[in-house]
Amino acid sequence: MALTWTEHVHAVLAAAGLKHGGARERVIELLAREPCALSAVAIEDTLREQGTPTGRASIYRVLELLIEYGLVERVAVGPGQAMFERADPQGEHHHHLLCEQCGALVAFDDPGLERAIDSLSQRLGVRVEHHDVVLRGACQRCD
Amino acid sequence: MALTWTEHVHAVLAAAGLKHGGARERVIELLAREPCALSAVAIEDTLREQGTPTGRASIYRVLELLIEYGLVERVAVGPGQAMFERADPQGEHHHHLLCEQCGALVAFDDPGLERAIDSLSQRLGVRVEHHDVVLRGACQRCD
DNA sequence: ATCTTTGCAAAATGTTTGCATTGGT
DNA sequence: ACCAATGCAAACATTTTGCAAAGAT
Repeated sequence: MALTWTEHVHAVLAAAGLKHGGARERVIELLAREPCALSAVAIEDTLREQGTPTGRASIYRVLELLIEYGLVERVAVGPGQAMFERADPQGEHHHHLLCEQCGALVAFDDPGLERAIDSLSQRLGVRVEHHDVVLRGACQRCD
Repeated sequence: MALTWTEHVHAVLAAAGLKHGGARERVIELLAREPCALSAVAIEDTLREQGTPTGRASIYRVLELLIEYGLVERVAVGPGQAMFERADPQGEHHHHLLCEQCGALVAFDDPGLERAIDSLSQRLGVRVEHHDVVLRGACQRCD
């Protein structure tokens, strides 16, 4: 991978002719250094704690924009709590195990799972753009 | 399958020493005849239209109770929109394709996918209780 | 009679929108 | 100068909770 995610994001947004201000930059930077999914509230809190408080609405708008351009993925882990993480430019992605005891979100990837979904989409005759796999159970520490 | 889902639900709740009133019965009946996932609002609307209006809070409480006993599954289709469907007593389950164009929720099952998740959970050394797979894309009609 | 279930209303939570101001180019 | 981006506050949608009344056993 020649480009980092951050560079890729900047390239895409610049190509779209968008200007870029502080809030957007802060959210992008935060997502860039975060390995796994974050909730919007967590993003807001982190930005405030790091001394750059940012409006909630701006955060949601930035996330929506990034999702629209395929730069961020939304992970639905439950009712009323969406989480967000950067999408790899190469299309690689991981999935999540939500530990029902400690609440930890553990990321993993699995080629077998991807293959299963690929052949499944062919069998069904549908075009699958995205897929979310959320496992719920006990993580290694809690089990 | 010797027992219908409805009978199974009644057996489990009776074994738990719970009484059962009208609202609960209505929600159970509705889920029993519904093949796929429904939102809480859809449940409320359907009950009202069929002449048995039922409090929103009761609907949520019934759903929460049924989930707790493993009788119903929650499908997270987005932020702030959960859908609910009955869980098969045998542990069989299906997953969903959410069509991004027409909004249809298409159910499917796939042994290959189940196998992939099984071997994955072994590889990771975690205990997986439930899993949600939500595909997003275009359904056959919209593609 | 007791204890659960129900329904209403209110609150909590998470997300979106309107609008005036700021800021990038 | 123009138009996008931001922040605030308010609107909005969904889900949860408190409490009194009704219902089940």
